[in-house]
Amino acid sequence: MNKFEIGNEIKQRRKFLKITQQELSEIVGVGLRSLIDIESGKGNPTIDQLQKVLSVLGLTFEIKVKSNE
Amino acid sequence: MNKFEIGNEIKQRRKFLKITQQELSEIVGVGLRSLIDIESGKGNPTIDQLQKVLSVLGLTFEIKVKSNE
DNA sequence: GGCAAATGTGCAACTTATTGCATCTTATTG
DNA sequence: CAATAAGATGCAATAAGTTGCACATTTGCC
Repeated sequence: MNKFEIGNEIKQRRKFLKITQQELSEIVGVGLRSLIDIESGKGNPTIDQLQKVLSVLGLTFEIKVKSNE
Repeated sequence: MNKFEIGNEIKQRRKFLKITQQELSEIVGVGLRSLIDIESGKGNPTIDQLQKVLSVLGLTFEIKVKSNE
């Protein structure tokens, strides 16, 4: 799962919850600019940033042993 | 899954592969200091940093909808 | 089409992560 | 116990992420 896929997951989830980037950025406490970069896969956020966004969206991430894709 | 748990997963996997932090840092191309911080949960690495480490260790991460824990 | 909201971009200031080095504390092994 | 390797910490310089602002582009709705 790369940064673009991560961004897409977040964008999909946000749209599912019917909130705008601006609203989400305010709720999460992350700058709008950063959120935009995260969703579009252009940024390289820290884990804290990512976790805050995922948490508010009701998402979480897990580490797994890579199986034959 | 928080930063400490992430660090532990990485440390466990590294030990399973029987390599030292220094060896892993050289293989991954990440500074030893950063790797130490990641494993101990003290750092706040970027996704790129984390991805590089996970990739070399044969690990991957997925985003999921949070279910009732 | 036209308007308004939402999303994306360039830039600069500010904050924070990354890295290497020296040093210290813990294992580990003979 | 002694010696060596592995792991951890403080610090300073460098590299990179974060943010807000102004402005451009796209999207959605009437």
